[in-house]
Amino acid sequence: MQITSKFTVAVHILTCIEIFGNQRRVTSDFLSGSTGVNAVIIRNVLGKLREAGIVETRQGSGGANLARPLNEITLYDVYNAVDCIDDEGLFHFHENPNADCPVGRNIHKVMDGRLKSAQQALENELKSITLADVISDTRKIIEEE
Amino acid sequence: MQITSKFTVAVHILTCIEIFGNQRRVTSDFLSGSTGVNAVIIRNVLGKLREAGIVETRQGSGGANLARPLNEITLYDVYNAVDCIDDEGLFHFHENPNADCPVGRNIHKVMDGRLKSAQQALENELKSITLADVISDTRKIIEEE
DNA sequence: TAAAGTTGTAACAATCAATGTTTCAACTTA
DNA sequence: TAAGTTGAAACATTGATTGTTACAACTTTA
Repeated sequence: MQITSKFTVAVHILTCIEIFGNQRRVTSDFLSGSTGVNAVIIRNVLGKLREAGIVETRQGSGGANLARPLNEITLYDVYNAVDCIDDEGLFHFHENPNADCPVGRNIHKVMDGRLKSAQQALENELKSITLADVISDTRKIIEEE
Repeated sequence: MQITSKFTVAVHILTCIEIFGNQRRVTSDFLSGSTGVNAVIIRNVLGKLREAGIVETRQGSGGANLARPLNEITLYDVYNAVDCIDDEGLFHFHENPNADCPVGRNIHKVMDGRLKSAQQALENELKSITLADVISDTRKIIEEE
């Protein structure tokens, strides 16, 4: 199993908006070209980012821009915006443990907190990284090319 | 997306083996009853745990037992044994970023390390928890019932 | 006002992973 | 030899992911 590529696509999109936004209109078609991902998927991802207050888009005239400063957008914000993980949590628990068994009726009590801790460790790491970090590295690499 | 329930099933199985192993033979049929999961799936999971050196099983006579001490089996060992995450890693990267675009040809360099860090944060948390912890809690709860 | 380009969204298709099911050979013990 | 079990293959079902087609609504410009 893997976390949906909408996450890396979203980071790619946001990087493009920052890097190219001052030179050209960044449309879903342009982003489709840069990511290699279907333009409709791009528009879906942009829609999620817009709902989360991360980007602004313009119907008709086209193009997207960031809605807040780079250092105020964490990878967790992006991960959250594109619904990488559903409400059930990162770990899929088997759904019918047997309540007649001492282990079956208690396994949730024993495991739920620990599974949540593990998920939070992942998410805390994502919270510690901002788009400013990602784009600063990107600019450095591009300049060195 | 969610991590396969084979992980929580495996923890459930191992808990049953420890809790019931001294009173009765713990067969795939018994484990199917306790977990609510198909006995063939149980046998698949037991097979993975056996390959990883976590349990021993007996063909013919039936039953499974732990192959090493509880405090030497971490949740990470279990997670790893049942192949929760494939070789590509936890995050699915979009597969065709455009090498003709400065962002497209560098996005992997910028993101791969950070994605790996996030995955490792999750895995480190799982490494910090052993089956001894899980089963100690389980026994406590059962006694209090 | 008409044309061109774009977003937003719905509906559907294709592919793949997760889980369940059936079946049976090989094995162990009684 | 009979009964119960594991190991494993083959297949079915379901749901999620990604891609595709289509089109109404919108904005800008000519």
